[in-house]
Amino acid sequence: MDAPRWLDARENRAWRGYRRMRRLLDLELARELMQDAGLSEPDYDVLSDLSETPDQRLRLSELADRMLWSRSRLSHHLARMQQRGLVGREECPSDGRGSVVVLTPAGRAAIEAAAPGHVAAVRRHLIDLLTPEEIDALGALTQRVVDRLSGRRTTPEG
Amino acid sequence: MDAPRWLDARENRAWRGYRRMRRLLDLELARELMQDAGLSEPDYDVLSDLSETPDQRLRLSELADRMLWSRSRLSHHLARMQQRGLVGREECPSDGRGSVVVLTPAGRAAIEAAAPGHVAAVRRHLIDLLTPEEIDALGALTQRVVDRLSGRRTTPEG
DNA sequence: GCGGGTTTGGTGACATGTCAACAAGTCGGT
DNA sequence: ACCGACTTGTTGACATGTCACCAAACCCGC
Repeated sequence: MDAPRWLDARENRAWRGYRRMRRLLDLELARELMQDAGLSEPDYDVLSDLSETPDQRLRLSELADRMLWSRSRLSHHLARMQQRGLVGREECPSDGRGSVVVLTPAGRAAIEAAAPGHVAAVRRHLIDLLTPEEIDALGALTQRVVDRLSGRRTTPEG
Repeated sequence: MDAPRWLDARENRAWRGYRRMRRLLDLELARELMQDAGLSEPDYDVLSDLSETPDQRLRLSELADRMLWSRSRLSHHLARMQQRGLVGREECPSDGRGSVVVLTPAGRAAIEAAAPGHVAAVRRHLIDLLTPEEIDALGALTQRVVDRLSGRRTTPEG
């Protein structure tokens, strides 16, 4: 058991700042999104992922993987969104177990109404406060961390 | 209603990367913390904040403000932690309404046992993957965003 | 084709977080 | 001293997320 390498002043500033930003940004973006569009962030993410897909439809497990959600969580959440008419479910033609999530017209309307305001909020509270260099640094750094955690390599091998 | 300024490729990479990192980092750190120390991240944060305070004790509302939690959330969470013997409650001598949260010996033991491993995990999955320049950039950028969201100015005025 | 092992999505029980309402205590003007 | 407005912390109802488990469907070697 080695002596732990604690964080030094700079590392601490980065780590604490990251966590504080995370929390504040979440609260504010969620607040505005709910107020302006009547959607929670999870709602928005589901609709957003669905709307970016060619047919506006995805297998439940495919959607869960993209969102990094458990199937159980997605299943519960979709049930609630289905109640509100934002998404629908279809049987999967190629797999009898499968279920396909579809964006309804109401769901499409909701995401189209919400998106401009949400992007503006992301700009206002984050993106537009950063220099181009910081944006690139953030992009590079997050990608590296994500790649490691996803078990992939940073450099394509072979 | 102007045409929305969508995010360009670089901005998108930063924003999506940030959100993906957020999610993956959370899952992994929470998983390791629970496995190694039997604590959730909220547990850890409460114990950590308390242990950094001179008397190992804080007014409930003071703690809530530091953590950016609602009082209700903290009250519920403390009740659960109290059940497990990690924290205690005392009456506040200066304010009859108030309640003071105290770190118990068991709570102190828990945070001291958990901290080295948790810091190591933060290093392994984030800090040690960044260059010194990136650490400074992250510190600067998060502080700027946090200051704005907290309603404070970036530059001290006056 | 069949049968064991896997995958898929759903379910209920439970843990956690949010919200509105509340009782008790404090504060300040009169 | 008293009254009304505010603050503090708690509570219960409810929304959301997690976990373990299950039935149905799939896959694949035989």
